[in-house]
Amino acid sequence: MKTKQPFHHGSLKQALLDASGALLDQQGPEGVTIRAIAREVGVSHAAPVNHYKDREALLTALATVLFKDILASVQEKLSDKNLPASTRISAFAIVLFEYAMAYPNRYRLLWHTGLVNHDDPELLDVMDQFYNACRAEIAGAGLCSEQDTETYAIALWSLVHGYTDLRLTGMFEAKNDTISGRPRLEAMLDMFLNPSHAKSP
Amino acid sequence: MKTKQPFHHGSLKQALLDASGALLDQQGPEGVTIRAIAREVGVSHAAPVNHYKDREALLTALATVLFKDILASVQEKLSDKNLPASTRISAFAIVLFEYAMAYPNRYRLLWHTGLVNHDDPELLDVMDQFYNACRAEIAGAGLCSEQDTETYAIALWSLVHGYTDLRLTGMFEAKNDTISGRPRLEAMLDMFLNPSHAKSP
DNA sequence: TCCTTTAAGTTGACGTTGTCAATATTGACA
DNA sequence: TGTCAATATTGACAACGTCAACTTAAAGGA
Repeated sequence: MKTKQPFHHGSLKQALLDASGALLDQQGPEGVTIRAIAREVGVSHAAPVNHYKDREALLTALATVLFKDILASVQEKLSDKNLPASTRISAFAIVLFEYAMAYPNRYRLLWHTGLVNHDDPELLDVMDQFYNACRAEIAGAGLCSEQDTETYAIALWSLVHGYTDLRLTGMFEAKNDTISGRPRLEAMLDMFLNPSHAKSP
Repeated sequence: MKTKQPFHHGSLKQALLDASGALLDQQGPEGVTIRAIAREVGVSHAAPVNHYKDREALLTALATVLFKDILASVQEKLSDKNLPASTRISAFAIVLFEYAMAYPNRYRLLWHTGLVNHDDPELLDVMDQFYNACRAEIAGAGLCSEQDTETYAIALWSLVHGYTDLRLTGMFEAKNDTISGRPRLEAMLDMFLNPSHAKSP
């Protein structure tokens, strides 16, 4: 048995992130504690401090990784250049929503002030990329006047984030949202992207 | 000095709620700990358990009170029967947003899964009242076909909640949301309630 | 090759938290 | 007056984040 645990892990920083992600999926944001992560990786409870200043720093790094995944997912979907404008725009909404439904705890972490530092430059950078890409897509589609694009983009993100968040807290699940989530989202997007919804028969 | 602290507080349950609200405003949801509340009220750290099963129960009760305040605020605004339909509808949005800006920590608590139990019947009841009132107002205005009212109402709540939440995390504050919050919200509501925004000059 | 430096991991401690069990106090009611 | 149930206190426990002191090992220069 020469395969004893080496004193130096070698890639603990990455291992910590991986374990954090797994813990997050299983137990939710509250379950992602420094000590639990350390246990998972098989390292002492104070080892993580060498790689992340504190719990918030670790969770912020994790959130950044997760949001990068979302961004990459959108970009991949948009790589098809033949998509109609409305499809390209709603891609931002669909990807975000589906991600949240597939990994509710990850989405929850992203917006968990108190665990994540939303002033972190790296995290801000990724979120800005997401927003700017969305904004650019809207501007390119000519859906509204140029001066309204900002409002339009903010409204789109707000709509999707709001619906997603309310849904994750179980707000519509029970009674009113009889149509399961995704179709409802698409109905809202349709209303939003196609203003001719008013007073339809 | 006959004014010694009586052993029985008399109205500890209410005092706990009051102290929780004050702590919430000052320190945010994480600062509202059982022990801190007990200290504030001047009672032993285990006293609250007689009135609330655990921390989650206490914070859920607090959230219920806060949401009742919001609902009452909306109802008061709607008591004027001469308001135009669009004003009545946007009242839900405005009140919610202004409340969140005035008391950010309270709004944060409302949606803080892990601290608040969103399956609590009393809390659900208040939220249902809020949603149903909003839905009724939309249905009455005839803004959309009857079968679309549900989607319309959910979209409105999602839009406002999403914008509010993103704004509280500081998302637009820095760069893009140069127009301060309230005007931006009104621009979005205008876009939402008045579909003629498409391709305006 | 040996010695030093330094990054990385461990151990043990401290203060804080939520919660529980055991105990004490009090007010109300018989 | 005596009893009981509600209410409050005390003390304990485990888990947490963080820090300081220590140990280990790897790397690099002499």
